[in-house]
Amino acid sequence: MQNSFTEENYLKIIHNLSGRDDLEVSTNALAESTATRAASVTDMLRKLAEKGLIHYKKYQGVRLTEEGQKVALKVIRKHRLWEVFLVEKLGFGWDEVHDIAEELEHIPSDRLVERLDAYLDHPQFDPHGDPIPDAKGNMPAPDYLKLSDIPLGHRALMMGVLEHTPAFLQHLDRSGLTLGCEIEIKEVNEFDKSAQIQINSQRTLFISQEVSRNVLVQRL
Amino acid sequence: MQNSFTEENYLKIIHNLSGRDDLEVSTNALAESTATRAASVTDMLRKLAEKGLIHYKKYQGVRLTEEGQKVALKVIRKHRLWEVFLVEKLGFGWDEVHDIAEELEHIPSDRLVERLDAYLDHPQFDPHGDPIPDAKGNMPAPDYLKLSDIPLGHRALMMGVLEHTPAFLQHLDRSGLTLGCEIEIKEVNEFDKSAQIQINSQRTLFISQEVSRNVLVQRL
DNA sequence: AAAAAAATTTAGGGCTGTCTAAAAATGTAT
DNA sequence: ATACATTTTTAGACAGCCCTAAATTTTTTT
Ligand SMILES: [Mn+2]
Ligand SMILES: [Mn+2]
Ligand SMILES: [Mn+2]
Ligand SMILES: [Mn+2]
Repeated sequence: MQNSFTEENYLKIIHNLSGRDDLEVSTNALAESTATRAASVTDMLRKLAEKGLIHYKKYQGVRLTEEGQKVALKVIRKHRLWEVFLVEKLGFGWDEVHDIAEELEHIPSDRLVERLDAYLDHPQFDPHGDPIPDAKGNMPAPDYLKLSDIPLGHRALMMGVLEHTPAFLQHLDRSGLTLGCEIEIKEVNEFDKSAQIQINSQRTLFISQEVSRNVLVQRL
Repeated sequence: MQNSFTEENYLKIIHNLSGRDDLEVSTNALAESTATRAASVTDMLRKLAEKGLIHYKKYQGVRLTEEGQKVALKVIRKHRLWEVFLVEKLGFGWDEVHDIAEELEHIPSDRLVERLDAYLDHPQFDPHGDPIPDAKGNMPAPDYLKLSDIPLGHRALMMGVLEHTPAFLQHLDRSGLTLGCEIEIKEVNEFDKSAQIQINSQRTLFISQEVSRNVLVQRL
């Protein structure tokens, strides 16, 4: 009674959409995220409920059960560990690894995951700054701020991103914004919230609000 | 028009069964290797023929087309590279890696394969001594002998195995028979072809014909 | 060259995961 | 409260890959 590739994807997506507060996830939201139609989602929800992986009442949205949560966190753990491997060991850019990890996350061996984790020195975060659940399914929930919420004149460390598209990540690369860099807000334009920032007390840079809302930081 | 997981497995198995001489492979042999029934094999053969990956005439057995050969060798390349990774980098035993590689071989990224190959320093052989095709699909066909064909008193280097089951590989481990070891035939019992051999000019060992027929060697 | 045996294909279905179209339930607005 | 809009579920179907049972073709034996 193994979970299929597709079932794992649904569970992972339900986890991501329900957020830290474990909100109900709607059929339409799942249809959007899985790139399928609402009718297909309903079929799958029935099956996942049957297997005890989600709480599902018709027309009421879904939440993961304890068991479903465990499966989702295992998939997320594998995804993020493989991303670390691809970047740290194989030299991929952080903009290239998501789609490959999307496949690798479904390779089933527990022994493989644990050895990979050890080989990578038990990393806490993936290349995008997302936390990696441990083998027991514990995942820290760091409370980062959006760069757009840092007040003028203050400094912060870049810790992650909200947007994971290659286009956005490549844009950050070209701007010199990488995980761990120190950012100081030098100027904010009121009418469009674009900003001038200084990176590592050196180069200064103009960024749009679109960028500053998708960069996660920790105040200094 | 990507090939499915299942299609790739059929192509790889057809390649392995047709051997160096590219012999025709029978429906029953495929049913056996894929652990399915002959009727299911026929369905798949029709589809693979449709896609131009095999030559198939009803009741005549199958052979790979040029295109099918290319796909099969890519899958074999990935399988064997992942096996090297699992043994060399993650510390798995050669008896543990086959099933995991059976999954990893279907991960599709070409860039991933080439980077993995480079990371492993372009290995020529997998942990079982099987040759790894290069990126263009060229695979050397080493002409090893079975240990059972080495005459009394002669020496040989262990280069590979014919049998890949965990049970057999673990038996070799317990016997101290590893790739690269030097073997001298000290004595052969006529009635059951069991033999006494000496490993690396040190320890001597009794082995059954079952073992000596499944160990590949190169004469010294 | 039949007849018998073995191998292979065809017929008819099942299960998974998807779809479109239609029906039902829920939410919103007057 | 009723009508309209939106969301969700049901109905019916299809492609991929598998199955058993029956028919057909090839191979082997007599
Ligand atoms: Mn990712
Ligand atoms: Mn990530
Ligand atoms: Mn193998
Ligand atoms: Mn191997």
